[in-house]
Amino acid sequence: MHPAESTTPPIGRRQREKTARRQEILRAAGHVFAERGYAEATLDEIAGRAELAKGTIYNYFESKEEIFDHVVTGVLDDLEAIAEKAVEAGGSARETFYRYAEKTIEYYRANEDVIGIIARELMRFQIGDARHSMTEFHRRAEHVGAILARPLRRGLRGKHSSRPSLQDLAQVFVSIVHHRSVKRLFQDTHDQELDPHEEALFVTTLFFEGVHLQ
Amino acid sequence: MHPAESTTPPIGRRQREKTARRQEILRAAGHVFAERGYAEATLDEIAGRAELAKGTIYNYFESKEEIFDHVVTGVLDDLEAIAEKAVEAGGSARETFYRYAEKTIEYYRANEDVIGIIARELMRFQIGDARHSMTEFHRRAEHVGAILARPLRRGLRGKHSSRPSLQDLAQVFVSIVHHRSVKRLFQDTHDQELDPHEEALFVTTLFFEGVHLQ
Amino acid sequence: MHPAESTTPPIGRRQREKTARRQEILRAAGHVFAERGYAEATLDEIAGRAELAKGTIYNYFESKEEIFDHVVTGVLDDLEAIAEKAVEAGGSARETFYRYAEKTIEYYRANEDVIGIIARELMRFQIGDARHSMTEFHRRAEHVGAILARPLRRGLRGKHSSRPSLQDLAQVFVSIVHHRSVKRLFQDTHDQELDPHEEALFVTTLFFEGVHLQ
Amino acid sequence: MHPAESTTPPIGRRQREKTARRQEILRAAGHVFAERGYAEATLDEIAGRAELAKGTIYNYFESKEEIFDHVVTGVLDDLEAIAEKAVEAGGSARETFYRYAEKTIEYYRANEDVIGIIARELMRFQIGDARHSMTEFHRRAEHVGAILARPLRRGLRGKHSSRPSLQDLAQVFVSIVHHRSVKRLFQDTHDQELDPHEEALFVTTLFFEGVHLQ
DNA sequence: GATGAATGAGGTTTCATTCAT
DNA sequence: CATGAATGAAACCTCATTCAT
Repeated sequence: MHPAESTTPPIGRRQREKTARRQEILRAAGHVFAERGYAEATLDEIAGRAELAKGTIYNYFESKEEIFDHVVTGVLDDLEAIAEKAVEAGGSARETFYRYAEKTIEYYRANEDVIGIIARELMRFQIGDARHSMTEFHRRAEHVGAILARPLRRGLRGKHSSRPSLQDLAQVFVSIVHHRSVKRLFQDTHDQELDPHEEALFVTTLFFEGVHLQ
Repeated sequence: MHPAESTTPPIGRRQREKTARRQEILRAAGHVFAERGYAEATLDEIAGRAELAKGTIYNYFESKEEIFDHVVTGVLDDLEAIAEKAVEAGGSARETFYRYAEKTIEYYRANEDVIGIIARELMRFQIGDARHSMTEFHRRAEHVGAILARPLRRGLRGKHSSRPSLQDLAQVFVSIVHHRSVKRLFQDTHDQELDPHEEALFVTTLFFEGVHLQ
Repeated sequence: MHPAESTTPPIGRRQREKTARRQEILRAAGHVFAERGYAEATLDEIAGRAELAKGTIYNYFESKEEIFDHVVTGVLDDLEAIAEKAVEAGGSARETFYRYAEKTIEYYRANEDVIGIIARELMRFQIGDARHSMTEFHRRAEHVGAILARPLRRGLRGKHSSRPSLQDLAQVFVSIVHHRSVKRLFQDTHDQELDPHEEALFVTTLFFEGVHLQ
Repeated sequence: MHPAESTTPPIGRRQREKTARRQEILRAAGHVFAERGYAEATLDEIAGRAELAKGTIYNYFESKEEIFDHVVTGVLDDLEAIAEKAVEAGGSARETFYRYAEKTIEYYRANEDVIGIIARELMRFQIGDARHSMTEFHRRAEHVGAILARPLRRGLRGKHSSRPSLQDLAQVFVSIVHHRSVKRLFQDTHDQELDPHEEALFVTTLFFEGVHLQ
């Protein structure tokens, strides 16, 4: 065995441990941000939940804000990935949208705490005068809209003019899914809620057929 | 000049001035909350914008939180009133929803700064552990949904089961209007946007007819 | 009737009204200082209890501190007067001390709230670095001691050297009376307490005879 | 130097340093409270005297009030301990009381600044409406009285009825010692004062024999 | 003289960030 | 790298005092 190896472990391990620690911190931060909100969240509590000393966190992140950004970015990445996958799976626009809706609803339910951050915090976050993350969030939402606009383009006909654009249309769908998913977070009883399949069916049907008044 | 007037000001002048000052503070606070967010907003800046000393504000409100509550409540009251009026004006559900959408969009555009608070802050606000205002906001949103559900009830037929309820359906409409209105706040160019009439027509058509894929 | 009199009332009335208002303020302040302590007492509460506007108080006193001084001075004047009267009434030192004790105890009981100020506040009061009122209080306490020392001088014999002085001795007596009187303020039950006569007898006997151990 | 010592400090060093720092803060706070009084004392000054940043103090104590409580409790503990020791040493009641007086007087002289707090502040302290510390102080004073009542019980005969109780009697003694000790704090010249032995003799003689008028 | 709104200095407390060990 | 004590800027809020009406 190379002596150097015993004192300097393979590059990979250091890196792996570092990454694991970062994930641990982000996980803890996700909980606390969701519970307290960005402003009320303290590094003390995050450190406590991550079972680390407060100072240690600064070996992995530059600031509270960077941690928040990473947490949020993680969620946005996931959501974007869900959209991408739904589109790549092919099928009609309606099938694609259904798939997107179902997977997104499931993701929201499986990650309630972190989603709470999106619902409550993100739309607000800004440092100083810059609409910093707000803009970032908007860019991401637009991106998801753009992804979902692709299948629409193929299927859509007729009267819908170019304004609002197909992307706008897709974004409305995204916002409906978001609305329906976040709604439950603030209801006392989750009893009566639909399961992801029914819920996805509902929003897809509504989006493609409207409310069908006589 | 009537001498009596100089020494004995008209009854209620004190009261009127007090009210005016309160409004002035709320107006200033609205700006600052919208710009900075609740947590980053400082009483110093609110006082500065209201051209008052910091202490003076405490002659009119008990705390920063109370100011925030008043600002938000004012907006929510307005929005509820718009829904009520749209329903009271009668006509078909579709006409009612169009009216609601148009008026709401106009209100959002006329009150961009205060609306920013609703968009960014309200969904986040919590005191201690309680989801305080969040719940209050939810209650209000549900109320608007309930108001708009009334005309739906008359016109709706057929396949829509009782779940999701008509109120849920109406709330989806509210959320779409909200989404479309808030979206512009985070776009650099407002050039391409529709006017309130077109926008209201778009959302109403979408809601009642769907996207009309072949 | 002299016209001047109707617009300019007799000097005395203005003066009398002014004095009455001052007394009213001092009375209200006495309550509040006793209840809250000097630091916690607010002019708002004093004004409220005096049924005056806060600003009005400044027509009668220069500052919160001046009000406090007047309240305290009033009590100290009373206590000094009781000592003076007890001495002037003549009789043996023991008789004089008994009279002083009885009257003082009665005064304490009749003016519990204001006495509370003496008990709690006075020994503490100071502005900035100066031991301001503390010194004043001390001067006053010494004065009462001096007054009571006079009858002692006549009756005392023998072993008591000039140090501690007779005045010191008298002050011990004053402090015992004070101690016994203030003690009740912090006891839940006033049931078992002696009446002023018995109490005065107790402290006088103790002071002149000691505890009489075998 | 032992290398181990430089990298692994002896177990408990952290703890010892923490305790030392707390003591340092309490010492500084004692000075400031004694000089300024509770209300006028500022954390800025306490921090300054402790040569710490203001925020650091909050790593050791929760609030200004907690600091105050600790300072006061320390003194009261000491005073109680003196009484206990004096009683435990045995001997006649008079001997016990003499010992208690002498030790207490010495303690007062050695701790003038902290004692100033007792003299000025404690009798006043209250939080909100509750007579908080006042009651605590009273309880403590009664406890000292109870301790000193024990030797009295053995030695006392005759005319002293059960009211006032022996404990009341002992408390009078405590109050005399207190009075005599505090008195000097407000005198300009300490020249003429008795030394602890003489002073203790004086108060003990006075308490047990009275002033011996003919 | 009476009023009460306005003022602003100053107090306690929090907490992100730094840094010596 | 980990630790957690130290830092200090900044926040909210209070209240004695002033002053225009």
